[in-house]
Amino acid sequence: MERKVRVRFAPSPTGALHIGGVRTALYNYLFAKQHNGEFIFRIEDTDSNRFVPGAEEYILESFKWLGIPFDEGVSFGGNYGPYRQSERKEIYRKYVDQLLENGHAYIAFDTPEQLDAKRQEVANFQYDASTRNSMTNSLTLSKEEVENRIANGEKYVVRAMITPNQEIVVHDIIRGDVHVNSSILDDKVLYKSADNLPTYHLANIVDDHLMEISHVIRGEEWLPSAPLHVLLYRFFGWEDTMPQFAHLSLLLKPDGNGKLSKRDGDRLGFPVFPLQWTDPKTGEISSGYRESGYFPEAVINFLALLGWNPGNDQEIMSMEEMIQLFRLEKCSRSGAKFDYEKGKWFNHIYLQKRDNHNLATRFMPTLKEKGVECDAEKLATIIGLIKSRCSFVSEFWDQCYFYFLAPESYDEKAVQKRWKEDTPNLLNALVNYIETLSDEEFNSIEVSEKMVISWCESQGYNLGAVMNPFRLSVVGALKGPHMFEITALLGKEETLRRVRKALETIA
RNA sequence: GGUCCAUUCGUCUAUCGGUUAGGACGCCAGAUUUUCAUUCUGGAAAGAGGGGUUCGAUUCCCCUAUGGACUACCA
Repeated sequence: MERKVRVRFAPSPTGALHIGGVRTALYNYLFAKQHNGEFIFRIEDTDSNRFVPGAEEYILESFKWLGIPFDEGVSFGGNYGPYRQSERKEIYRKYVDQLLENGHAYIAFDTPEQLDAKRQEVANFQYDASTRNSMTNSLTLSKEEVENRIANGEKYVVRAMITPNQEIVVHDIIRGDVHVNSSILDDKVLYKSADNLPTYHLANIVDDHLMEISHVIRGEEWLPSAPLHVLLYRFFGWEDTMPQFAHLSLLLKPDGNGKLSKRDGDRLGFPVFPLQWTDPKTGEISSGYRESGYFPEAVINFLALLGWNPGNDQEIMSMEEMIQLFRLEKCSRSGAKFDYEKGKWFNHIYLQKRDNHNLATRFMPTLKEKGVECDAEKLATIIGLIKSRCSFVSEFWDQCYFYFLAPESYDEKAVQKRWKEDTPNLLNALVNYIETLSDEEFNSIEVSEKMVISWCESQGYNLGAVMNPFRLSVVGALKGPHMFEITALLGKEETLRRVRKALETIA
């Protein structure tokens, strides 16, 4: 019988959501939806010291923007709650006691200071079968002594008791079987004295079991501790329902080596967070994809292909398509360098797909800022003419300002190149000809283009000698869409005004 | 140091023993265009090294090298 697919994304609320975390969540989501499963949002806040206010809300808002909905979890509800680990204290205590009772864990009194000292003293010290008998714990102390110490309020941790020299196999969907000898594992702390909370390892296994998680899809950084997790399932007797593991390769720095960090974004000038984030402690602001003008679907598409591909050449995919095509087996085993340039390209593609009216709405604030009035319909038309040359809405203004503002100056190099001795004569002739056109003729792109060009030919004028200075006069530079796509929208009066002004200014 | 994971164009990647090693981003060139872009066409660009296995290895195995992750009372 196939088990119901239930996967989770379980971040720690220690700050903004890293883009690598977004990818992990995305893969979980794609996998869940493909299998008609459930996607659960759990908060792993068992480290009270690292808690950052606002982080949870930030993460939630990020997924909302990205268009990745959860079925269950913190703020979504569900039958397996609470979904915040800090609210599950009692649950963990019970399972820790179970481990203690059946001898898979023991109590240790060694303080962090003592352990530090030990590590100074012994190179590569590891708390394990080879050393636990020389430490202060329930294995070396008498039962009474242990009870006394606890009664006296002495702090203690609970450690897993790892039997050495056992072969542990982690079945990984992406990597195959990973074999590890248990001797290299240490007696990991499962329950902390500092805040009376379990560590990640314990909480993770208990929650995944209780929440009936079927697949654990997480970052590669967890692979080394996966053998411990397998052992814990065994200790609890839950091996038959143990989730299947899939460890995802990491997102790497674009240049050099190492995994992608927030610093790389600052250094190279690109966001590593979905949304802008303000560190509540330092007030430091980190840019976000949303604020940088990215479309969520572009970010998703880009991220999806960093470490996965459908096995063919298809690159542009909707969420629906990705849900159909996604395969954990097709995830790459090696890390992917973060190629920001390609991210821009994805945004370019999705910008082209966007409806012009939608883009107009996004562009309106910029227009207001520039003090320009324009109705939405006309703006959408203009955007339709210029968007092919843009990757971001923020690039619109530079490509279309001349539809609203007459040039104040003229590109010098262009003047030098295109403004010849007889240019004033040609432009004056053009002005005179345009005067003879009706508004109706002029405002039609096709008609005005046809008429002006044939006029040029009939006069024996070189087209370039007329059109280039014409453009220079109207735009202020040699750039922009087709000339008549500009002038038709500007209208005859404004066009002529600009040409006359150029004639005065340049000549 | 130890353990584990990885290694195809600059980058993301395809290839499930036999291919002129394919695509995309970026780059370069040409075409189109009255301009700049867009677009189109073309180009340069890769199997880390060494051993095996095999009629034949990018593909399977081993070693080396390189890179990465982990090695906390953090996740």
